Amino acid sequence: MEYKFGEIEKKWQKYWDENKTFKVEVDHSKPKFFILDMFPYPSGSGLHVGHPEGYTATDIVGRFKLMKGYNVLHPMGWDSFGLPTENYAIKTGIHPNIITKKNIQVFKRQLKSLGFAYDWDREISTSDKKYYKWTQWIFTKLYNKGLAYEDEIQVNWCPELKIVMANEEVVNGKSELGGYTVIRKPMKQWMLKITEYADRLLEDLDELDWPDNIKEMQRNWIGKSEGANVKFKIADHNQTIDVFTTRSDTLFGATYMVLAPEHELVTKITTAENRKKVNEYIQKAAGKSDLERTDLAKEKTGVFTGACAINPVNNKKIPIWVADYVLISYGSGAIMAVPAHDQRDWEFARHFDLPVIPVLEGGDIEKEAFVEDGIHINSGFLDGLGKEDAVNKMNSWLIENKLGKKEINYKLRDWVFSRQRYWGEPFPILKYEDGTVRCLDDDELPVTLPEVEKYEPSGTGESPLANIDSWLNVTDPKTGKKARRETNTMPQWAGSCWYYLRFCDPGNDEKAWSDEAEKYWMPVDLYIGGVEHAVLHLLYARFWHKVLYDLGLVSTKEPFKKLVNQGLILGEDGEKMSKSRGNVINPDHVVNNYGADSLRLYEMFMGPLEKVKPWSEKGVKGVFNFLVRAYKFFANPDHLTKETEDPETLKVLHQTIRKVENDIEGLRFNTAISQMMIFTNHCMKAGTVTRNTAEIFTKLLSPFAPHLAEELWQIFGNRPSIAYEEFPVYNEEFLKEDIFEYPVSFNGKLRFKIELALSLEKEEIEAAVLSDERAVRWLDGKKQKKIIIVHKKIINVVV
RNA sequence: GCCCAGGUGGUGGAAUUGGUAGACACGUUGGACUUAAAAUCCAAUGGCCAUAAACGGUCGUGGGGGUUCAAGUCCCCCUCUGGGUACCA
Repeated sequence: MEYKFGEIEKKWQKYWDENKTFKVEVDHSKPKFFILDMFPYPSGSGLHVGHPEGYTATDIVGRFKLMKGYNVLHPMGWDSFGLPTENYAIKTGIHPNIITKKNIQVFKRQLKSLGFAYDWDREISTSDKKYYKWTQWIFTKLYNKGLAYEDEIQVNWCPELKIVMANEEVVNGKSELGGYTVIRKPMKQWMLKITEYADRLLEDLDELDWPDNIKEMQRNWIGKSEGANVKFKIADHNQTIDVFTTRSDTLFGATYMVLAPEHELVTKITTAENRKKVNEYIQKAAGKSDLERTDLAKEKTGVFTGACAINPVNNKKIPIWVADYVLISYGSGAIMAVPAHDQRDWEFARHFDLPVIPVLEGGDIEKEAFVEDGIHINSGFLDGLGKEDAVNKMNSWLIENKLGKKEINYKLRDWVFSRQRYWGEPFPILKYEDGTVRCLDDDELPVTLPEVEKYEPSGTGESPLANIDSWLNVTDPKTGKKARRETNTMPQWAGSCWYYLRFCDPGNDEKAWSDEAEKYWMPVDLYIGGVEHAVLHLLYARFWHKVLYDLGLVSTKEPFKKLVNQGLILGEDGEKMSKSRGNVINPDHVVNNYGADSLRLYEMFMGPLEKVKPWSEKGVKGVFNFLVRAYKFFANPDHLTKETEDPETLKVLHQTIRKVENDIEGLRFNTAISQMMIFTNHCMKAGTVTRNTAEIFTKLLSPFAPHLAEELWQIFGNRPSIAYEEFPVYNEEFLKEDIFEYPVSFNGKLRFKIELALSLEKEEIEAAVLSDERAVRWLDGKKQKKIIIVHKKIINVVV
């Protein structure tokens, strides 16, 4: 009766494959459940044990929902465009397509070896032209809606990778991938107007069943702030400077102004004697990496322009400075500085000896800026007011005097949507010689990637596509004009922005998805993935989804109803798994030694799904032992000879049904497994159980360890697949208890336990407890003040 | 700096609304089986004190205070760890 997991697992994987056990179609007679994993990037190193954590969780929920009568959509695919593949292609000269196909093969074999209940007929790959045709199609929708535009912008140029990166891909002045230095350089880029959706992306977060911290991160990223736009006249010029401020109430305390070095007015207003200094400063700022510019600890720098502005509230002249602590990309790129009540301005004023005028009472402005609420002083018509009232009054005053208006600003910026790379979706864009642009029509899609010899970027900043004349230069059949194709490609986020929609209807050649499939399957009921995508992927996908919603192409405002982030799995040494540390665990190794069911079970048993937790091979052995014991016990007919089940076993069984069901619903897989262990231990002690008991237990186990469950199910003489069986229902009858062992404590300290009938009245319990000889001892002649009796919980005697 | 999460035995972790802290598992120790080992099975296993043994006592959920009959759980202060973020006006 050996547990031959290797044979068992291969046998059932083959069975599921051949019988298409998990094939799924739209079926209006059943409620649907759409479960989604963040699909993997098929890297060259294959799966690591972090991947199956989320996948196992979704698989358990999927199999459970199936047994609960749902029509479950649980697909898998590949986020297969991406930089590492292209870099590998550059190094080896092998076509990224070939590399990708190979990597996918490895990933697929590995995933299949884990027994996930995917409908493999729905497999998609973002680098497949059948898929990216529709990514391009969505781009045309964005373009035609006016949400895509080209702009000459300061971009993050990485000389090493020869690519432009979005701000969010640059970490501390280095590229997120590879850690190369990034500098700023102006370049024409495709942009998506995600800012137009900022408010809705913010508001609709409220209705999502997402972890609060993720919602908070998105809120912070969008960074909505309400304030006022104030116009400052420039002395001896007829121009004005607009500033954005959330603290218009401190206007009387504005003692200078600051423009970002890139601000267009800087060169216009700088006086002759300051020109040299200012130009030098601008040059220096441009040469600085983001790392240097955003280093909070550094001393503030800046130069005086020689020009002055007029503070509109008191007509005082205040100097205008240039400093790189003001960012051109936020607000208007200019600020009014209130050093008494803003720490950054305070530091700057201190350094350059500029006046600091307090306009709110409180704090000690000799030491630091006072940023809290207080009563206004030195503020004319605001004197005596608190912050909120003063802001309102000032804003009304500004509007009345046509000196400003209310304004809302966002940290969120438009999305830089082009990459100078080969391995991405080409844009469906033609550029004519006269500089005009045409976005292709549906019937002209897809624009496929041409074959190239070399994958290196052109070096001028353009992608390798710029070198392929035959692809690049075309005569547009629709207009007859000569045209050049757009040589940029889309970023990796593009494909993953809508893959969940394609999963609803992956084989559709006519449309990206049918209305019927979309209406039936959407939204995604449960989305599990890593927290690293908390902001970008999830925000971009929500943005696209809202655009599609506005176009009537999808029926839900939000794509992902419930989101859960699985925690990282660390190496045995408690460090992040990495090749360099040599602590990477390959799932193949675990499958070979202990089997897929053990791997699945262990990943779930380690601890709460959301938590970061270290790997332990000993732990794998622990759950492996459990499976061996379960197999040896239940597969042996000698143990299933009981005719009528013991009440005690029935009780544990039904407790187990209840706990496993509740825990799966709550994604608490670790405690569900421990309950199944308790049950198995109980059965082994009992010696024999009924076949019915064994079958019920096997069904409970089946979402977790599906291969073993199928095997047992067959051994019991049933027809496969157990995946189609109904999930057991617990019966309250068997859970009833009539006696309870009450812990009795004196002044909150547990002293002894006493078995009492649950039917007893409080007075009877009290009498029983007090007459117990142990109680007499603990009372020690003293009189009890009162007795607290909590039904089925505890008895506490207060002495 | 700010925001978020967290700190429970030797280890991973349990503890549903405040109600028996340490479920389950790993590890360790002892025993059975074996020529022996592995595997398996059985038993013990938070610290300290006490005891021939049993019954026990006492401390204990990062630290300190508080609320409560009762606190891992609620409140206040401190501390440490992990993650995120970066001059956003």
